[in-house]
Amino acid sequence: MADDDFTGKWPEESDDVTEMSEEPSVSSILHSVAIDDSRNVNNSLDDHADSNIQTVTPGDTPYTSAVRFEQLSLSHELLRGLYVEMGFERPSKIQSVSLPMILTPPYKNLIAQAKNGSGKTTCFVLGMLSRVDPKLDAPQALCICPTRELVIQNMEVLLKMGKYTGVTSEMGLAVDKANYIPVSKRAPVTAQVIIGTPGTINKWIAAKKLGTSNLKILVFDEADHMLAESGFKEDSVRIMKEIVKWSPRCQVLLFSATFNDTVKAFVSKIVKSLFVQEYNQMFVMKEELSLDSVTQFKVNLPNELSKIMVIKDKIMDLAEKVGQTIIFVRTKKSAGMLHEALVKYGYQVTTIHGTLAREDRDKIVKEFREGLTHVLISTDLLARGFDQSKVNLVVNYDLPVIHDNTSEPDNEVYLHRIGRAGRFGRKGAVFNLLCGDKDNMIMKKIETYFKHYVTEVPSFTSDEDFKEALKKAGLM
DNA sequence: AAAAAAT
Repeated sequence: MADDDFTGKWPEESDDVTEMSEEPSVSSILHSVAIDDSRNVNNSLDDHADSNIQTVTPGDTPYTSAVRFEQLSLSHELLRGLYVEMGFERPSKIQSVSLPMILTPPYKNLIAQAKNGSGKTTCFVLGMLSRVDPKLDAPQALCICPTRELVIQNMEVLLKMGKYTGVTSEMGLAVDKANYIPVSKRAPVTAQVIIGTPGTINKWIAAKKLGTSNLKILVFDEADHMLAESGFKEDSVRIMKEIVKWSPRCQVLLFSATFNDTVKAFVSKIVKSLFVQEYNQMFVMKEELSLDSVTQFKVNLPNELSKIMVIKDKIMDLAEKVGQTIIFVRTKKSAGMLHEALVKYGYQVTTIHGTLAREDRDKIVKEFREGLTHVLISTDLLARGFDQSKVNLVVNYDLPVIHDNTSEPDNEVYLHRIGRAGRFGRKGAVFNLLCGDKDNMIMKKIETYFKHYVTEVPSFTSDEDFKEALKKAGLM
């Protein structure tokens, strides 16, 4: 990493910045975040992951970035969790900026963007744990996530970090048929932290099983998706309205790696209109969102069939040598087809998508996490947030496109997918399989959007070319 | 198109 990544370089005050702050500009303070350049910190979070973070804070609450966790007045038990269980030594850059904003009264809301693999989860989990009153046996912190897999993953982080705190927690997930009990029969939730999917959380609230009057902090993980995507949006807004009714001062945290300008404006408006508290913002320019540690490639192919051939003849062998691989496909159907084809050729792959039984989904993820499987085919179910450090190869079997206009790329999903590789600054590679002019056009648009050129693998039939690519990515 | 939810 070049040194100037650490200088807190301040981008020109762009339209982006002023557009975002809907507060009168006089009261908006634009902070450049200058962090003490402690290069020799052995933090498991990589400090170069968020080089330029811009923050907008309305009003006059001053925030000083935290260089050490001790500055955040955390409980001894929580500090122990951070040091002993998580292995942290000092706050990563995103933590040092966001944690003071989260933990300083009057507990303003926060819209926070940070790169993939930079440790957003640890930020909001720490926020939830530190704001819970251990003496009160009632729901005080609630976290909403788009998928079952993300709920489970976030809960694992919470349990680890909160190991010594005695804070109680529960997952709000649909249970499989075998263990089904009607909501009305279920006992009221007394756990202090709840992490769940929107459907189940709404159901619990509607059935008066989840009280919202003691909630101090509400987190939306993958917030751009949760608040802007139809289906999720309605559920999320319903949850917020219910909470604001009983806890109008509840702090709202919105976290994601992506907030495009439209969504950013929309999301700010919702938070502003529903909650009394002002909000702080933290964001990264889109040109800076591509991870330096992940090298992207494109492979041009003559027809759809050759995609399977490339996976079979090139990717599968290389994947085995390199680490773990996720192959993203657009539909469940093509997931199944690719799966069948590879199995027929004698390869070991597993496939995950939303229509599988919940227990199967859990099992497939578990096996992948344990390293029992090396190649996982997935729909966009796992595009966001899935954190498996051994994944260093991502294949876009299909490019991510907008659903009602398939000639337009879904830039956000693209970024999330490639972010499954290169967790916390690790090296990674991405192969985009392109077939025809349309794919090339979409790829070009993605490159333009992020202002990031993607190298072409010269020949899809050449073993050497693929090896060369992985060498270039630092994987061989 | 995919995701979440349960009937």
